[in-house]
Amino acid sequence: MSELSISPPYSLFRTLTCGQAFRWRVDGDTAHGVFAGRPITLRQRDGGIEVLGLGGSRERDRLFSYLGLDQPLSAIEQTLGADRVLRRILPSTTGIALIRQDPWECLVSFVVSAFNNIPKIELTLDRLCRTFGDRLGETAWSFPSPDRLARAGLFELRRCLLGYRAPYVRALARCVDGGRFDLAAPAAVAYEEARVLLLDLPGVGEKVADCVLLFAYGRGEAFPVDVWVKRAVERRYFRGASKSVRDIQAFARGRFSTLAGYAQQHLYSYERARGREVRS
DNA sequence: ATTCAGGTGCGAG
DNA sequence: CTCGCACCTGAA
Repeated sequence: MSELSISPPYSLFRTLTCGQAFRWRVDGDTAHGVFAGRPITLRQRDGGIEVLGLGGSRERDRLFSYLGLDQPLSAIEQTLGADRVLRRILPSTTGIALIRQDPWECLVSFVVSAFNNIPKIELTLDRLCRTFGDRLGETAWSFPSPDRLARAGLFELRRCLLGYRAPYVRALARCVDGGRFDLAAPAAVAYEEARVLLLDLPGVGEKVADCVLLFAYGRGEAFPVDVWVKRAVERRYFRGASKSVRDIQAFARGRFSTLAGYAQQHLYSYERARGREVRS
């Protein structure tokens, strides 16, 4: 067992349950998942995060980065608090870090997320891993490689509840596997250019591209606009007036600059939590 | 039974 | 370029 040191206001629970990644099973302060090819368990304690099941210090460092523990959250939230809307929201969303996940898994995850709901996205990704990934433990599988999904049959893919997205996922895998798309390329260029590269992929539109840029490539300027964020921005910044996705992105980048991604996470989390309350 | 989900790709105007 | 529409499928 090893321990990663953290500083306030970091929250493992909020970071892993705010919809950036879909394969962690979180229960209170404990999370089970797969990292670096191993099933691991994380538990947030007073001054740190206990890690069970991880290999050496190299993997430890990678996990530190993956979980966003290198981000100065306190300072970031203090800056965001200058915004009157976020200042009111932050008390109930504080502690969310942006995770730095594997681009391939992130890409597939958000292509699957299109016009879908979160429980089914999780179910689909789990089935994809069980069907095409390598077994790593009793109930743990690796995320399937581009090569493996490139060779998958559409029938098998559909059995993972991919529905009409099955051809997109396979085409995406073939782009990566065949070398037509280099997963390292977006990391080497500016945000706008990286976005254009991603938009060329099948099943990847503006929203998915921004999610991948934010959650895998660490581009804080990205501001993914989904129905929840659109609703939140319209309601809280434009008195309920309807705005185009373009306008909302322009507004967010102008207002939050390289912290737009954090702003998005807080707005998204708050709006969803509020939406669930209203329904019940 | 109907409706709703973290949008995207498509054809039309 | 913007706009409207269809879309797998399970869960409420």
